[in-house]
Amino acid sequence: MAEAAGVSPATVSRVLHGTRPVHPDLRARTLAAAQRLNYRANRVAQALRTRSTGTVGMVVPNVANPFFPVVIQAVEKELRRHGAQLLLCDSGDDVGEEAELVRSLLDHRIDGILFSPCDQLSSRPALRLAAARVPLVQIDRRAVSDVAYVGVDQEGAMREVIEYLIAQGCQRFAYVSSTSRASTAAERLRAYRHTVRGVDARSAQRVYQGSFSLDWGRVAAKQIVDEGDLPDAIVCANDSVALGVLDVLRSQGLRVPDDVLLTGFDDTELASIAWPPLTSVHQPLEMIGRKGAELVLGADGVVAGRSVNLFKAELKIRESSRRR
Amino acid sequence: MAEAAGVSPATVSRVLHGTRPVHPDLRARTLAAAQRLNYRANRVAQALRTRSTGTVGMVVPNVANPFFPVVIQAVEKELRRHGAQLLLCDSGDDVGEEAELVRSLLDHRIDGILFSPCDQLSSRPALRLAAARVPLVQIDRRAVSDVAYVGVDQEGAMREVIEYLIAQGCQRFAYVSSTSRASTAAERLRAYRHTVRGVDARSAQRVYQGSFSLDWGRVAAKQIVDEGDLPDAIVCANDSVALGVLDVLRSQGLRVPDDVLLTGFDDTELASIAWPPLTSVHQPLEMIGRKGAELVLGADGVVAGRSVNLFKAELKIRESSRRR
DNA sequence: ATGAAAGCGCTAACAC
DNA sequence: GTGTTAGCGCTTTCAT
Repeated sequence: MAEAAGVSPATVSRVLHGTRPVHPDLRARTLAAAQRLNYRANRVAQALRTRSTGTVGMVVPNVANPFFPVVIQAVEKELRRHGAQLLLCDSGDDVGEEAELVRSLLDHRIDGILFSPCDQLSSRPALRLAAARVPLVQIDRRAVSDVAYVGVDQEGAMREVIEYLIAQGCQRFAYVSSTSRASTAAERLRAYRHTVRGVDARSAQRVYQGSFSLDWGRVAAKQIVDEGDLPDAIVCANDSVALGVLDVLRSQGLRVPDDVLLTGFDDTELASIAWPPLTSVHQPLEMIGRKGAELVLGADGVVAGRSVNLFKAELKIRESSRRR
Repeated sequence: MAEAAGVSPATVSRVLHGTRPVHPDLRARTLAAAQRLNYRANRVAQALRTRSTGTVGMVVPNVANPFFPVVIQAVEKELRRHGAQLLLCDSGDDVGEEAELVRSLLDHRIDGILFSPCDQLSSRPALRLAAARVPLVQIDRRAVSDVAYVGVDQEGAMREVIEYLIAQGCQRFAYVSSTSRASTAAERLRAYRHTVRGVDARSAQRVYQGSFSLDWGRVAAKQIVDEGDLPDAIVCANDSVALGVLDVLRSQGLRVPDDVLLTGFDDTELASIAWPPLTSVHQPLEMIGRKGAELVLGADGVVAGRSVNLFKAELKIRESSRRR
């Protein structure tokens, strides 16, 4: 390429990057040659030299969780706006895999990492390792407090759910969640317990923990029904669980919201499609993704470290929790 | 690293890769040093030298379409099994963006591309460009016939849907789809027309094309209802559309399946959650993703070019299409 | 079996 | 302004 244009490789680089002024003639000659040869710089070589690959890694616990694709989409879009590519990894909610993935990403010399740690405790070593080497932003879930984070205020959102239900006249609650050690699960549970305690101490203990799945929702619902002590409202830690619960309630002849109110969390597409439509907590997913990408690239002038970006979640009230 | 072990860099490389026999002593010394220094090879430098980055690009039209996350997950898993990383790109169903993404991936010297072309015609140039440089596998959607493909037999699946509905006694149909120029949309439509023609020529023309969204399903359903000529079955090109249709039918006091049968396509989580549960076409997403990854890596010994891998889709019959 | 040396394709000093 | 040169961190001849 350099010789095709009859100039030095250095000049080619300068022309293509505008790093330094170049004589118009040489410039033109270079550009012409680039055009003619359909020249495209080898980013691998660039990366080796400049120590910047133009790639950002992202580690999420489960790509198939409808929550993440939207965030991923926003991340990828924002990264591309800055000329960066997304290296996506799914940890399968496994701390070991997760650590492995982080190491692999570091080997690839990614310019930064968006990390959604699957365990608020055990994910720490991997998180520390990565944060020590590249800009890192925790997204949705978090494991340490002195590294940038972006997500919604989980506790605030769950508190809002309960307060709304109380305002609807509910006094006795049950909470269906997962045993997941993700920060989000922990925060939602804490808020549930804390808020519910004010109106009924026993409800604060009525917690069913399994997994974030339809099936667990079904199992938990059966258990609740079998106990023969239906609460006024069943609060779920996410939409899948809530829909599993709904399925069983329906097949047991119990009506939502007539016999029991029901709420989910995340406001995935499932929530609006369900019948009756499910009251849920809507998160600004695009905003979360975009902000995460911005932070990790240091694009907004703020260094990623330390900053905490809490967005407001919005309680989306639908039929499943409307007293009639 | 080389000097830390007191050996030549060449030896280090040979030990770490087992490329050639190395004296046990040196081997041990090298390994010890690697351990001690926590040495991890720089993949960028490796890539520059070996011309293989250990990354594979994937271009999909819309990450948020619930169809893709599962495929992506399977792809990523299989890639990792082979030590490769996934560079994920969302074309947003835009041919221009798509071409840009492909160029960018090539710049990054990915080892292969998994490509879901958004337009069976206009996506060709980008596809050709990429296929000329790296192993390429078309996934789910396709644009050319002489490059590897993996997906389900769309026409066969849609034919099965119609034949099943005919067996249920349906004679008059309407088809709700998208104007998308994706191969999948085209193939499903063709199969609809072809199969339906046998029982009612007019139904073959009764096609409503908008977008693959809930909203379009709603709009189309209103149109169908307003025409005051309800068919026996409304066949939808995907689940979202079908659920939009369902929503409107319900609010208009029409009952599924009592007044009209309804089918979707893709069997996303939405289908089983809907009320009534939606009959849909289930695709082996994990298998598609896994096979795509295998092919693009040349992992199964088969070169990617030319081979066509059609999987069988399975008609999932649920309440929305059961005559009672 | 091992080391020296070249070189992957680029950019950044450094000279002119 | 421009070219020459060194070197990013590896792997791979090529000698030995």
